[in-house]
Amino acid sequence: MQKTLKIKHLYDNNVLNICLDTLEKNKQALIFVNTKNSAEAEAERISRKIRVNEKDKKTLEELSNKVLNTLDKPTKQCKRLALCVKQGVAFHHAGLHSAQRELVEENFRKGIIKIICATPTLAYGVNLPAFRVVVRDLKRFSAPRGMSWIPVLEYQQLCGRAGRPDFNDKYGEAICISQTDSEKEKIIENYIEGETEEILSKLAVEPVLRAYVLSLIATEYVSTKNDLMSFFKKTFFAYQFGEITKLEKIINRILKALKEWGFIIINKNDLQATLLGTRVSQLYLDPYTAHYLITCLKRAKSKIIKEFSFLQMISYTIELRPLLTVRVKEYDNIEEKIAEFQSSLLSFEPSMFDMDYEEYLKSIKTALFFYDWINEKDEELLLDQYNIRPGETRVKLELADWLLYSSEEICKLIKLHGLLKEIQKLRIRLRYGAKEELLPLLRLRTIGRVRARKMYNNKIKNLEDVKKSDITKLTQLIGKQTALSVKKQVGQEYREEKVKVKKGKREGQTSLKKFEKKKKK
DNA sequence: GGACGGTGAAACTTCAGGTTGCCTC
DNA sequence: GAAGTTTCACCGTCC
Repeated sequence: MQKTLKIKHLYDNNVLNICLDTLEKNKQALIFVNTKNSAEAEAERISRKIRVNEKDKKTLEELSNKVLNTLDKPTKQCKRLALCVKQGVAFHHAGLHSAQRELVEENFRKGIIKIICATPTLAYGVNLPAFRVVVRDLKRFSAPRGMSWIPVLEYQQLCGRAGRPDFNDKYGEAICISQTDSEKEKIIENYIEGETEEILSKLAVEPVLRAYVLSLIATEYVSTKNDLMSFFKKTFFAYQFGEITKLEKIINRILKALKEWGFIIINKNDLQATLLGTRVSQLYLDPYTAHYLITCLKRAKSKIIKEFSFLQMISYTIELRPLLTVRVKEYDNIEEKIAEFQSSLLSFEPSMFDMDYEEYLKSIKTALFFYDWINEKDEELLLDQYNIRPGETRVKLELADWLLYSSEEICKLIKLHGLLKEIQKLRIRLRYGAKEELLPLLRLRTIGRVRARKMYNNKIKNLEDVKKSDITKLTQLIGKQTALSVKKQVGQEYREEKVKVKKGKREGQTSLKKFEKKKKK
């Protein structure tokens, strides 16, 4: 149902006007925008114009401090979010640290945070309704075509967040922002009165189809080519695809590749997965990626293996895309790095004129990011140098771990046991973001990169040192409970009451004041 | 005269999200 | 294609 609302035109920014109107009504709003940067910038703009009422001030200030200090050292992003939260506004996207994301969601539900500017994450992952939903951007950048309209289905998903029945909202309001009159007409026609588009089968993407074919064979769900074809004929994909002969051609091409890569054996009409093929399928790897990893790992013999070898190897897979982008300024630096690591790189360098060269440079940069992470560079530096936010770091690290685990499993099957130790070490270092020297300490429960580093710098470098160390000193470094637990793990039990706690200086938390100066009027 | 800060226009960058594996306790 | 960020010249203020 369309409706006319009267909203005071206080500023040139309509989103801001709507927000102020919403607050006047004592309600909450979600603003959907198309990029992470926009979410942050819009939240900042709104927060500058909001007056917080006295009774919320203290709560918001406390919350703001919590947000600021979720990481060891606040990044630019933390500071930005903290400043917004102080005014009851927040931004929300996948780059946020999970703890901060939870804080934002929880406090919006409680009604403490009034406005959230978000990317579509919020509409999909979590159930966080609001009285008003403002869809600021209905266009989004997509690779080859530039800006294009988002699907109607997505628009409905966004607007579906409007209205909180549990808060006795009898209705919700969803508002789209248009720049021009013609855009307004288009929005009404396409989205408000338009129909949702057809749902497309995901099988249509070749890597998915490839993985699917292998898994059907590996699980012995099909054992002949005829089985395979009759299976696909029954799928939604085939129904959409229409022509069966064309589909058959694609599947034949996939079978041929799988055979060449040693993942299946084709005997006349019979299909059977090899041991390697079965494992690849279990690991959920795209067979193409698996083949690429095998080729790289086999080359390892003739190379000088370093951490960077494996990091670059996994960075050049489809699974890790999108990779970090290389700026014009960085070209020289990245090419220097290629030269520096030349004798260690496991993947083939494409020619400079190859379409893939750009992607190759990106893989080097992504590998450098991982490399900095395992050398204990903090989130702030990663954000500055690689433009990668804490939340995104986590996603990339998880993917990297999965690919390295898969490489490990492949090494076992193709008898490259010599590489296992290096990969396993690397996985631990990636998980913690720590240098090799901390590995012995990281084996202890409740010890991560921060505590391990503290201990190491105080000459407690391995389990033997932990045994020898004085419990009082250890307590001062990592706290009483942790110290006791660590001692217990190396076989020394202490009675809790016997441990003295010296009152040392607690490391101060960062305050917002310093950053507030920067805040514009 | 120089350090500093604010301002605004031009130049330059960048562009949503997230599922899979297996546990060492 | 467009929003956001960075950069840089310019100007005023203060010491």
